[in-house]
Amino acid sequence: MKDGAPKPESQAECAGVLLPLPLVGAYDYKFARAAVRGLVVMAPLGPRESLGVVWGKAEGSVAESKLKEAVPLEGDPVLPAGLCDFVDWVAQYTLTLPGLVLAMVLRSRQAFEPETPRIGYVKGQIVPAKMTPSRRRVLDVAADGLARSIPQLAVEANVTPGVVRGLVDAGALYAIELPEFAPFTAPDPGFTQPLLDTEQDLAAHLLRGAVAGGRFGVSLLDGVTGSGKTETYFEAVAEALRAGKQTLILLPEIALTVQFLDRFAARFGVRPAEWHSDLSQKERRHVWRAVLSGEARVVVGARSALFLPFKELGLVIVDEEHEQAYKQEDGAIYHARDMAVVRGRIEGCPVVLASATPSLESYVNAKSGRYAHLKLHRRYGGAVMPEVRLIDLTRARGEPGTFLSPPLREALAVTLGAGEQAMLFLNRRGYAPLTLCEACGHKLVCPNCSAWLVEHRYRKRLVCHHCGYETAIPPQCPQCGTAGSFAACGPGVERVAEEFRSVFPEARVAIASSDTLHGPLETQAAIRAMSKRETDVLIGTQIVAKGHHFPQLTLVGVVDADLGGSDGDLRARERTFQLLHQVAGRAGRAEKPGLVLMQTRNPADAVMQALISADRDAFYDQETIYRRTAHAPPFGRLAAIILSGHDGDAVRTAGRLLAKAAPQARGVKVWGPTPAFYSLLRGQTRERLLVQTEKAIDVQAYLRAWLVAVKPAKSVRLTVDVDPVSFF
DNA sequence: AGCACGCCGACT
DNA sequence: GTCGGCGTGCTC
Repeated sequence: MKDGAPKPESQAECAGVLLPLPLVGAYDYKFARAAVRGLVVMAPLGPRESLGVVWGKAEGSVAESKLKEAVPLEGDPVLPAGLCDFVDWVAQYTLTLPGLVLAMVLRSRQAFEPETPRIGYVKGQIVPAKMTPSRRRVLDVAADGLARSIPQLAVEANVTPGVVRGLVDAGALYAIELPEFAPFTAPDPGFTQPLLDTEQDLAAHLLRGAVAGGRFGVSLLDGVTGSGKTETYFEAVAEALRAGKQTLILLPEIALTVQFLDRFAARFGVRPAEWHSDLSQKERRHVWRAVLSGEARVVVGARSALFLPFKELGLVIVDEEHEQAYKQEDGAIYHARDMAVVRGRIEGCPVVLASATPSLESYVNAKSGRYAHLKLHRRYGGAVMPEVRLIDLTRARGEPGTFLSPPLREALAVTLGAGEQAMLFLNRRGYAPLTLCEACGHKLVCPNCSAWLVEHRYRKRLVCHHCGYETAIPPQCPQCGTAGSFAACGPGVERVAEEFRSVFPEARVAIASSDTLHGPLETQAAIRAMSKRETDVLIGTQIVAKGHHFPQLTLVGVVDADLGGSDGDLRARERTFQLLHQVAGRAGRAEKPGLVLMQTRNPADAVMQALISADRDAFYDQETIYRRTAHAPPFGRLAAIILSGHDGDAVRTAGRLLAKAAPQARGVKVWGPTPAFYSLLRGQTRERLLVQTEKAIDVQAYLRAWLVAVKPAKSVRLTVDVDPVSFF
């Protein structure tokens, strides 16, 4: 062939390109040059173009003459090989279409587009004609004159971005151009020298060794609340920095990151890069590119940070590894803690799981020697563990309709009398979880969900906590028409506060729940008020359970320690233990000893006994035996299949057909279909099947073989949840 | 995910 | 008679 002759068609390279879309596999495209796996391209797709990533060889089912040409992006960007392998692994493990997993990697859609100027918004002089509470909050946030992006304002004011845009349109906020992002500065491992006690120092030494070794391995950093786990694993981060490797630190929720970032900066001189859902598009682009280029050395993030394009990952840390927030429940369903271990294995780097109350899975792995078990027994600075006592509600109960028992009231009186602070914990928002008609027994339920409507007396509304449905409290029973017949059943934080105020009218009370605290700023303000002793008693839900240090807080009362329940869900007991342990850890953080009182109807229960004896491992060992006997995880495997849709009959029919089609296999049991715990959720009917297998069985292979053979009606959605943790 | 095609109610 | 509702299907 002569030089310069046009290349015949057949010499064009072909390759499979994965698109970030819910497609069954990679699509074949032509290329002008050879294309390597990971190469990011623009691929024509029907009438438009899509971002895509070269995934492998052409699959060949579409005739070569029909293939369109994909073009590499400017500068031939390539995703790190480990990330591509990770995407494949997650897709096959969770039975998610690979394209959807890739979509999580390419979450910053603008990552490859040229930078455009950043716009911030500041408060102007114009007052909008219509003033709503949401608009008020936005303007209050903007009152300091600082420029913020729309998502930033929305988050801080706890409103939707639409509200902010409305204010921009009304002229109450105006746009200004912001300077470009400053590049990330590398954290300095020698910025400060940590003060570690001997136990921490030993753990830090082992973690440093693991990082320096540069091989995959998992360590469970198992330390009591306040034992300095963070300071200890920071030494592993320092080692990774010295070795020129990147670090990923996963946190269960972003609410905690402000304190965390400050601690990080105190140790390393600068804040790390952050990654979470509240970043603006521009921030996302900046962080994503900085991770790929290696400019960002340490990233702190929520679970989605697992899918960032690290090119030289040397350490993964999962803080509070037992937290359920690590389980992603919508879209691709995955457990970030487990996937973090997988990413570490693929990248060949150590993984550190940190917790005061590890998940049973991690505990078992540590006990069996699969994970290194690093224990921190002592609280930092000599603080002592609080004393935990149970109040047996079957004996010590107050008047009907009251929820603070005489012993708890007495302890509150003593604490307040001594000028100290107390906290009451109840994991239930609103006034009462159930409202019923005393005349006919009718229960007020959500029209979209099979859940009770929760009365919020402060707002004078009935609210569904699952779909957000709200209604005024009806003047009469919708069933029998009797007026004034409603009775509130059971307590929520508002009701406990009401009772507390009637007993202690002088005390300064604050309610902390997602209904009373709008956004992180108000939460911080409530925490500050408590720290500055402007509040005597904080009555709160989960949001007060973790992370905050109140030196004068000496009494914690748990209003209903049995709330977690113990039936149905195999992890309910473990979760109850973890939550109550965490709540108890709020008491007596400084030199003053703390007291924790837990009201329970089952004082003999192992969870309660573990809490008072401070013998955590006895409880874990018992749970281990229970799970092993039941062939439950981690001694067996579970997967759930959820069918949902608006057509209830179609969903139930699909469930029956699916169950009938389940292949027989040794070591595999299929349960159901049964209506899901909330069988109606947001107007959708839900049925669940549960697959339980022995440990050695390949659940994914079993599920795939089963599901290819079944085609449910088009109106029915089928979701697979491998390793389910919640039974909704 | 987009964006088409495709069949049933209120409008110039 | 059309404009448009969003159900179903396809994109290498």
